[in-house]
Amino acid sequence: MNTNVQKAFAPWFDNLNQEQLDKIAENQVSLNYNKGEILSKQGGFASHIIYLTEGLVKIYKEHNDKNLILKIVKPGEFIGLSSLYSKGIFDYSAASIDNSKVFSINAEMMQFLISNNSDFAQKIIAHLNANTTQYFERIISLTQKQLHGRIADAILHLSRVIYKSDKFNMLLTRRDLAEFCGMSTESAIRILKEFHNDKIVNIEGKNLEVISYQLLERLSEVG
Amino acid sequence: MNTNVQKAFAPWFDNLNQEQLDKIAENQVSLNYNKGEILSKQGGFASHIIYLTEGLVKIYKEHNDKNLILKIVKPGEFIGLSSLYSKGIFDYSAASIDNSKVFSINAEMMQFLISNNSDFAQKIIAHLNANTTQYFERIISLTQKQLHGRIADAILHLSRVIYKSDKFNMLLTRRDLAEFCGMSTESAIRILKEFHNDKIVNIEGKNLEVISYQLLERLSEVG
DNA sequence: CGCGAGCTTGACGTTGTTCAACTAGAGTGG
DNA sequence: CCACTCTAGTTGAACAACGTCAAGCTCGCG
Repeated sequence: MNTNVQKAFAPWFDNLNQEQLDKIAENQVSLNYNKGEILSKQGGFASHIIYLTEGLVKIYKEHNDKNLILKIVKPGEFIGLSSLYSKGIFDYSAASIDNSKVFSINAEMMQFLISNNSDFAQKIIAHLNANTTQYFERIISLTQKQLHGRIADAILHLSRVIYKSDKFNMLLTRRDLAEFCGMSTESAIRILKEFHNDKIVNIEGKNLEVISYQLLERLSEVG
Repeated sequence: MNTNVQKAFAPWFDNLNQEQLDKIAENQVSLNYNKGEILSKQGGFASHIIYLTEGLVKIYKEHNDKNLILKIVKPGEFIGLSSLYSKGIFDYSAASIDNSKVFSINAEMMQFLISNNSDFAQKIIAHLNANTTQYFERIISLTQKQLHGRIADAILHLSRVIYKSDKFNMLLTRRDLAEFCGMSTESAIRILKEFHNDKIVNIEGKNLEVISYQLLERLSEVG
């Protein structure tokens, strides 16, 4: 197993023995995706689990020509874990929103690790549960809040979870942002402009700077 | 371990050895809840995992005086699994919508089983993933469909997944149904009445009979 | 230079919520 | 036994929130 792989997986695989590490090395492929390229398609075979090491990926559901972005995946996270032990079909699509590097691991390999290494299994469960908690928050945001609250949630998430900075290039198009917030592109644009005019954030193209976290949080709360 | 417990858990625990079974018996309590009683409260300590053996339970998020029912749990399912390996706080509430019987199991006990029995761990992962897939469907229903589609989804779910019959007493109040569909009580009532008038379902109080699955599916698809 | 994709804006219509009022049944206490 | 109250269910009308449509704009790329 080469050092890159070892480094990337470190937090996940530091309890594996040599036999297990060797087995991974044999069942893993490293891939690059350009911005805009599709990693996996809703309905396709989920024969592999993807581990993101660089870049940014959106996971989205396609429904009647409209997409909803379920999650934005950053390096260090898996894509397709939720298809493990299921019917083996992806129930969402994944596309790169920045040049990305991934390791693609055989699904059976993951199952092998889970059944042979209980530490690993526990980490996977913890990871799945953290995801679920995140999805619950998103369900609330998307169903109980109005446009302003949803955009505020999205900006807070991008700033705190994804880019970890108050100033960032969000990479997402307005349409992506709209699909992340479950609204029309036009609405997303309008709210973004309002936030800019009200000096809650500073926006220039895709560059975004948060001016007042306090106001964003307030908007997030009142819905 | 008494036979009731053994029978109830059978599909989950059939791979456990005697030591493990004994340990469960020591760390498990059987409880009854009346219709309307609360099993666990959002924000409370998630020290126990609940296994439902009889009745029906709603899992819901409270947000600014409004509730959203995330899931309706039927016998044979766990409540609170998603709090395992997390910060130990329930991120949702659970309330009985019919007289219910449960086994309450220590969370550490579950972790013990997961780390000592890989079959069990794999079943848990499979269960969590099945849940996640279900949540994705719900996110789409709640965010991409209009009122009619959402009510249609709810009725189809109740009929096929929960009660497994075309004729059932849904137990849910109109308000519950509305909270399950993320809409106002008034809207739920109006759509229900429309469906009744259009002979898609037959409704008398809480008794519901599906007349045309075809129409319901059509409504579900067009949104 | 022209073309398409992303972005922006305003006008308009629809969907769904809110509010207010009214009904019926179930429980409670005088 | 009869007010009284509480909750669930129901209905209509007014209103607000959002999506849709149409038009125009800019910028990068072939």
